[in-house]
Amino acid sequence: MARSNPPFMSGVPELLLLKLLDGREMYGYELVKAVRAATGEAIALGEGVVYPALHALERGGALKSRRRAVAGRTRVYYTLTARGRRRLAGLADDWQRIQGGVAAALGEPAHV
Amino acid sequence: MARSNPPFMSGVPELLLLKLLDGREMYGYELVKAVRAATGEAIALGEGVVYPALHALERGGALKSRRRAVAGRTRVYYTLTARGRRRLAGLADDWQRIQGGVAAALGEPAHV
DNA sequence: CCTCATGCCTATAAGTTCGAGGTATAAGGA
DNA sequence: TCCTTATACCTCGAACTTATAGGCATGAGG
Repeated sequence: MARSNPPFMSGVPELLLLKLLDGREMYGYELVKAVRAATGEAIALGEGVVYPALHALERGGALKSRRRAVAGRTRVYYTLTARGRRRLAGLADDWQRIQGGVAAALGEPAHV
Repeated sequence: MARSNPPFMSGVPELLLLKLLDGREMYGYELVKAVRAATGEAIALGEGVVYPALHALERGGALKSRRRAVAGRTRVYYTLTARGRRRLAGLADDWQRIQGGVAAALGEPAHV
């Protein structure tokens, strides 16, 4: 089961998380819902995707975190680092390139 | 090192190959160059991607092949089956959904 | 009291892309 | 003649990342 390479999702979680965190500081559980909202319900990432991704991003130096206790609960807030912003810019470029390429290919009518 | 999950490429080879073959019968080596051309040089698939993908697609019943000798060389031509057309339609839908979601997320300005 | 929402986390599976490498023929230039 | 390039097919192993399912704990609401 564990469908692993769902079409077109590689790199997307990382891009979305970086993009959202570029706007403001957020915590994991919040990001799960923010992704849904920001993509117009088109993309939903489970917690099992978001948390590991955040950890990997932090390990890679793209994010830094701080724990904050709010209303009796502990939240881990993440912010973009300078490296994270560069990473975001690079990924966004990659996305534009791939997206443009696919659009060009799909645009050409079939059955010619 | 075989960078394996390059951002945003999962599912793309399959989509592109199906789309190109929806237009006309083609062979592997030809598809390698057709992908470059159709995507405006934005996406280049190596033979090590194209051939296995074609084989998998044929195993899955999306393509059927026939060998043809042309100019002293043997070419394996592929055509879409009805199942392949359905597969293409489904993948194209997935692509539109993901693409739309990412566009929505990227569209919202950062640093708000 | 029980359920749901919040909030964090891990482990395992899955499988796909990529680069490198291998074979063979034909054509063209030096 | 020899050598390089283009054509044309193929396989293999590594790397990487997502997804599902599960587990833990607290607070609020019915």
